[in-house]
Amino acid sequence: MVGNTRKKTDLNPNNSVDCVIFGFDFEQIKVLLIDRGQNIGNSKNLRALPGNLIYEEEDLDEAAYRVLEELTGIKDIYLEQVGAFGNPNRVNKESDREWLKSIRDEPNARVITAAYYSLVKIDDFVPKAHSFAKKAEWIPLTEIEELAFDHFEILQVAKEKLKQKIKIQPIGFNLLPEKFTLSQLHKLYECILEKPLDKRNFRRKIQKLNILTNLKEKQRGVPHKPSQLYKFNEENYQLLTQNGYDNFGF
Amino acid sequence: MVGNTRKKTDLNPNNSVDCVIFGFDFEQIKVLLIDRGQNIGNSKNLRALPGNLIYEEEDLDEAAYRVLEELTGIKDIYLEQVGAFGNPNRVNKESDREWLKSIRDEPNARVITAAYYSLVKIDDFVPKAHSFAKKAEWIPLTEIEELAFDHFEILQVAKEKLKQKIKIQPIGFNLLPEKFTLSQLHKLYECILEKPLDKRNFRRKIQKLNILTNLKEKQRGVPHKPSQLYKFNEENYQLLTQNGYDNFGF
DNA sequence: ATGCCAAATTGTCTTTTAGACACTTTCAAA
DNA sequence: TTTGAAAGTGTCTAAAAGACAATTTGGCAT
Repeated sequence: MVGNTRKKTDLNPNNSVDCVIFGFDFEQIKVLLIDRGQNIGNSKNLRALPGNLIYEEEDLDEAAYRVLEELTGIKDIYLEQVGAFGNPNRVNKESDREWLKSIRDEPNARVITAAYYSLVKIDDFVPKAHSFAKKAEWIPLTEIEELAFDHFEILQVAKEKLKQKIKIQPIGFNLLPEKFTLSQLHKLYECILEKPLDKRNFRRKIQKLNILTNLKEKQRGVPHKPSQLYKFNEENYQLLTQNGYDNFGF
Repeated sequence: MVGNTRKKTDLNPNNSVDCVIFGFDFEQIKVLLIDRGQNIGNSKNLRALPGNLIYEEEDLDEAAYRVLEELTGIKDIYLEQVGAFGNPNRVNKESDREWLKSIRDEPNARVITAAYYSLVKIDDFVPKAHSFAKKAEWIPLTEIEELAFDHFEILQVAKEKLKQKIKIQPIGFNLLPEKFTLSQLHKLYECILEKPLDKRNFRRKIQKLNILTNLKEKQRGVPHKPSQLYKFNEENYQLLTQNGYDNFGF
């Protein structure tokens, strides 16, 4: 072995994982970002996706779960790979270089990252600061305009992948609580697909799929007609898809 | 910089690209594989995807184009990323370890690979041996059962991505010559989607899309009714999709 | 008790698309 | 001229998508 003296339990200074964590507050899609708490010089304090180096002996998926838990406390969530990002210039902002100097042993190493996106029930997770993430916050997707490194680009790709994925698999339920209303589901699809959907047509289609269980239970305490509550019916979903059905799009 | 003395023009021993190159011979889908020409001990001589380490200062997409050209002579082709593959056990076959010893400076380094798939016009490319690829051959997709490293897994994912992609973008034309017949296009869709498609329904839909130009020219020398030749109409495709149309599925 | 507000809920008609299905045409070669 | 082999073509039915508006129900304010 030439020039590489890493042990299996060492960090791999050249490879990281970064996660786009999507949440939904019944109004809009939000993304969990970390605040690096920089107050150095006049470089911007850009937010970043949670992410970190992987270990020398660690599968990428494992690393994604681990890093997420370390940085945000989130575990047992839906994760999907977005892809590999390795532009050699992905670290070209002054603020990024400064920050790496403060947290990495080899701040100048060229890093290739495997990006993931995940869908979480926003209420299951109250952002807490962990490790080098001084703060973790839910930021509305529509308000994000600039991020550290190439994270904004990763976010765009993740968003697009989510949009495509939801057309062939009903993964949106991962963003909703156990019990939800049809209006909430409707709004969720509108937010992800970024276009308005006719209420009646949406309801007709989703009900026809037969993947929702009506809980015979109503919303309480709302100042208007209370809505029926539903839950996702995993068994019926399996039945539906075992013959190749994959049209969940709108 | 600690523990990393690589220059910018060095190879990055920890990151590679691998390419699944699909071709179509009007009968079936084929994949371009390289033969490592191993005759060592009794380890199997498994074929591999073309791939190699990337340079320290090189974008992943660039690296994919470069490696492909170096190993196979192919350039200017359609490339799409499949994802990052980094199972620490991806090199666990004896034959793979032996081979790496013969071509790499750091044969034991843990390597994470960015996989790509590409679509090429099979006749534009006559396989030649380049570099460490002793032979390069087109192998029918259906006959591939085992590959070096984790390349079989990569192939499966690539195949699935292609299947999904062709439903929302007519990338299949990259697999056909400039001039082609509707029957050839029909067969291509059947091969990629792995299911039979009704001839009349297929023709009706593809013609309605209006992305084919009838060349007013017929096949010659075939022992049966000669077919009309068509070419892909890029301009009409742009017009069609600029309003968000993405239903190219069957 | 009454009225009001806000969101939930529901159905029909039209257009488009998907799916099933079989015979005729055209060329080359025997 | 016959034959083989693939090209080419149309109709009917069923399902899905898309457009569209009135009624219901609870909480809350008066």
